[in-house]
Amino acid sequence: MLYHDLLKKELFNYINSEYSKRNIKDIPNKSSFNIEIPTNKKFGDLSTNIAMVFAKKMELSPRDLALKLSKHMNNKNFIEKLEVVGPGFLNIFFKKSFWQDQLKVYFKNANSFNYKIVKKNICLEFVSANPTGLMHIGHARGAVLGDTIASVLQEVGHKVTKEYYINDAGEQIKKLKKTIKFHVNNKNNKKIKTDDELYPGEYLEEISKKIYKQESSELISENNIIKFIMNDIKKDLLKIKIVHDSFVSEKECSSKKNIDEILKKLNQKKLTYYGYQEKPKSLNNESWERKKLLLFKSQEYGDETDRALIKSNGELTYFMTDIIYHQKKVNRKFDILLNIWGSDHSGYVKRLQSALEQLNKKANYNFEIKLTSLVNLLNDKQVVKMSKREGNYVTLREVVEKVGPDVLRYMMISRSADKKIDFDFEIVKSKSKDNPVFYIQYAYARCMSLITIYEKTFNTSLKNVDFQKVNLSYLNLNEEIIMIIKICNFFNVIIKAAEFYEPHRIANYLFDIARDFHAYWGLGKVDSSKKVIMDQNSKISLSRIILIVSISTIIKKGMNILKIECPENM
RNA sequence: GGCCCCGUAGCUCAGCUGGAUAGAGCAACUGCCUUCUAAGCAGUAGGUCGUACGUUCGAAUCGUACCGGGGUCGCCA
Repeated sequence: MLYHDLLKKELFNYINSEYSKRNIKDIPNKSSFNIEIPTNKKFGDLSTNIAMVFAKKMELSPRDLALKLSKHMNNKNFIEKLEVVGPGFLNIFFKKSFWQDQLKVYFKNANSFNYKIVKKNICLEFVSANPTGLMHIGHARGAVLGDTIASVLQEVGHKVTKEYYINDAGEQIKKLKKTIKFHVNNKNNKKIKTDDELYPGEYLEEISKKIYKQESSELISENNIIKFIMNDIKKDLLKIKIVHDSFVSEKECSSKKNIDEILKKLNQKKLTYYGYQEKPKSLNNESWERKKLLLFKSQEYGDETDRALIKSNGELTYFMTDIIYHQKKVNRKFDILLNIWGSDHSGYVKRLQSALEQLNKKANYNFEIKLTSLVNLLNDKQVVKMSKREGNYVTLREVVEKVGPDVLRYMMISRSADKKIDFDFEIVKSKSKDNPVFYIQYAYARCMSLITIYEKTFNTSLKNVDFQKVNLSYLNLNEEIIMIIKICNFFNVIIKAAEFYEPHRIANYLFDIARDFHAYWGLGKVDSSKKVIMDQNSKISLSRIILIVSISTIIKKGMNILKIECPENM
């Protein structure tokens, strides 16, 4: 067992038995205490706050409980030393042989770690960019984040359906069609006036030419236009390694049958009424008219106002089609519905969640929405101004061509979703520590180089070595032990990243392990007895190269989850 | 104005969901290439964690209020 599970089990069992000895009715919670890797070495190899968490219930002082735990653990043969410090920390120092063994345990688990989680069936909806043009850099964030979350969730064993909801209905599609028609009719390339009635930009102009070549102008169908654009979107997504499992069309989703079904349900539960809305604040009093609409009583569930379900012209609102779509998801028996949305939709979260909640009061599923902040493109330290209105936004396509998929992917997930990202072309293109992707890849390439040199020097192949049988007692430098501790913590990082939908934890972890590795490498520059490969000592070299192999597998696996390449030499 | 998010070193960000002396990377200064990839390493310096109360053994982390920045408030999507 890797140390985290081992310690948790050992310590927790003790608490459990003490609870029953003392007839404490509460059931202690295993996840309420931590096992940490302290930054300060004097606090031990590992440290736990367990005593401070459970002492109160046991009517002990934290220090007393820590002392009891310390006594309990002290007879374990892998313990070097235990210390109770401060308010009640239990600091644990292990024998080096324990860590050497742990490295072997890592190798046993490396390809088949049991994450011990309850497997869920998850529908992860992301991107869902409107098919009215190419994706821009802002879409890239949600796209990469969603895709990487899917990857992490799959790694720990969940079943994930990656879904794209195509908004192929409503006003914007009418506008799209109008725009295409306009271009087709004005094929002699006159200067185009930017008109609120039409979408700007060259892209749609080109699309219309392509469509025109294939069919006569009367035959341009909505479906065809959308197919064209969706094709381009899919191509762009593929370039950053994103492939959805499922595409759901808004138009198909809002069939008459589905509409009637939802309306019936909504009415049965008395969630709707015909009424009027206040004039929206964002509109000036120009052309607004008070009209009777079918409304959802979202005010009762914390919304500012009731929301329209059916427009005055009889068409469905986006809200209504979204209810239908999400209700279908519920019916498809997913355990978790997870959506990745841009933060500009934050005001919409409550509405949709309460609608679904009211429709499925006893249902057994979670509906979660993860919001992502904006992305600023920086050029010469200046924010590149983008305006969709004028059609001068930077497309995802252009960015990928400039920086490649790896850097783009890393940048988009390396920080938490609720912080805005400044995407600086200068830094992103640099090949130095400025750019964490290169730094991590470089660590991997150096590992691979060491492995090659090792095999040459000792004229052997590591494939023929049984790591479980190697004597690893030469791994006793502090730097080596620290790396082993971190290596054995890798799976916990993945579990947390999956639990909180936060792949940036993996990115940061990889950077951290790469830094430790580069530092380790640097030791050999100063002190040749700390080189990984020492021609005259095959035993030390073998121990060390196995550590290097473990690091390389970690980086490889981590980068695989993030879908970032790891070249063997650079 | 209402709601949501953010505020940690000069800059960009971590901080393992309440723990010990708050950590990295840039940028600045100092060293290290006849020696496993210098796309690198080692070191120095840099902080009232926006402010103020509160919750408790203990707060960057939780709560409230305020300040500053961003987003959003349609029968658009």
